Order: sequence, then C-alpha cells, then structure tokens
Amino acid sequence: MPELPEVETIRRNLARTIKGKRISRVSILQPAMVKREIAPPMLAKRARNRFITAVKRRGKALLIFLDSPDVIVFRLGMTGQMLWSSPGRPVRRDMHTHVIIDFGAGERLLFRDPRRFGEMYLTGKGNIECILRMGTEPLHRNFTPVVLNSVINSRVRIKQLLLDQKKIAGIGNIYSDEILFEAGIHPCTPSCSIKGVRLGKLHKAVCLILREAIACNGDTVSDYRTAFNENGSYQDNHRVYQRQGEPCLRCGTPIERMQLGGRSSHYCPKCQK
DNA sequence: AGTACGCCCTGGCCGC
DNA sequence: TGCGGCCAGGGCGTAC
Repeated sequence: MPELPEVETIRRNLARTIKGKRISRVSILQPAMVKREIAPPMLAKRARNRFITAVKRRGKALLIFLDSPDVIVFRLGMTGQMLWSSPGRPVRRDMHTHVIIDFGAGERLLFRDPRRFGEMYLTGKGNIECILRMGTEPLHRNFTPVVLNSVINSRVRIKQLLLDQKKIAGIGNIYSDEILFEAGIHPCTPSCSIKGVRLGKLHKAVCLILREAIACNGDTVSDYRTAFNENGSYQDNHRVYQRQGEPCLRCGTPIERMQLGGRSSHYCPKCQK
C-alpha cells in the first residue's frame, strides 16, 4: 500500500520523466475515480496542452503542478499505481487503468487502481493545504522532537496516532508497526505518556524507517510498483509487519498481532513496552 | 469535540 | 479441483 516512501519513490521517478513535458491529452476511462467539484471532462480540458512545472508530494498525496493555477492531485489509496509508459518500455492498459495522461511521441502516464480506493482531482495551487488538511511532514527538517511532542498530545494509542494524517503526514500501517518496533514502544501506549528519551527514540525511528524505505524504493507487499513498474524491496526488511508467530529478530520472542482501531498491528511483546 | 466504527472495492487465499 | 466466502485497509462519513 503506498505510504510516504512509496509515493516519494514515484515522485522521484516522475520528476525525471514528466517534468517539463506538455500534456497532449487526458483520457479518463473511469470517471468515478475523479473526485471533487471539477468534473472529469473539465479536468481533461484544463490539463490539456499544459506543461508540468513540478512533481511534489504531501504526505501520501502526489501533486502534479501545471503551468496554470491548477495542480493535479493523486491519492493512491491501497492499490493505486502510477505507471510510466514509453515506446522503449510500453505498458499496456487493462481493466484497472482508470486515467491515461498522454505526452505525445508514445509517452504516457497510466493511473491504475484495482481496488479503486484511490482518487484524482484538479484544484487550485492555493487550495492544496486546505483540501488535504495534513499534519507535519516527517522528513522535513522542521520535524523535530519538539514538534513531535506537540502533536502527540492526546491519550490516543500511539499506533492510531501515527496513522492520523492530520497529526503526521504519510505514515500508514506498515511503517507505523516498523517505527514502533524500532523505537521499542508498545502500540497501545497512550501517546501523551511518551516523553524524554522515549520521545527521542520515536522521533529517530520515524526518520530512520522512512528514509530506509525510500532507499529501498518502497515496500511491495502486494500491488505497489515504482513508476517504472519495478518492485520495491523494503518487504525484505520487515522486523514485525506480517511476521506474527515468527521470532523477533532482536530477542526471539514470537511476534504478536492485534486489532487496533480496525487495523492490524504487529509487535514484539518483549521488546516493545 | 473527541473518539469509534462501518463502508467503499476486488484479488488472493483459505477451507470445505 | 472448484468455488464460495472472507480478509486486507486509507480515508471519510456518521453516530454517540
């Protein structure tokens, strides 16, 4: 499932391929995937003939900036993919391909999403923050232990808090489990009870795990692919995620799994207190 | 207001 | 072997 490291990998791929290019056509094959007030035909019309000035990311959202007041926002949900297709390495569209952005000369970007939890929309550049309403960017240099302390101010269990995009942007179910293991913190710990050394460890773990995952080009547990249709490799580095029953890599205790707020949570009962 | 939960969707996997 | 049913979960809407 695309979380911050996966979207960042795709962003870097697209910055190399589509930045500076002109959109010749936008084909919306599945109009239901286009959300918000601007209807699919209008979106296609407003994006047509526009140059792409930048490819950015905010949390798990991918932002394609146009040389107009508009920006195209993609949210990939659980199984969304952004696939780059060129004459040298063509990608064939299938029943799960919902949008095709053509650049001419056989170059195109495909938005695919089998489970259709993703979405696409067009909005004004000035509206982005207002629409996304996301919290702090964990890899930005202004994300400090002091900032982390200020957002973990509730009694909500830390696992659920890490998943709250309004608090910290971009962390999903895989990385929240991996971060809490790295920090040695039990997922049920009340957020506001994490102070001092433990807070420092948590801050360090957030930065470390996310950077490590980006270095791996993300985590392919199921559908995620880079924009070049390649697998990530972070799944080979899981300490706890989907390792229930297997020995903890640190102490050998079997990894446990529990439901927390409707999401599965994996942890070592001995290493995480 | 802050928190909890159900819903959307479909491929893959499990068990009979 | 085949098929029915259930599970995964990001983000939002609703309920309490």
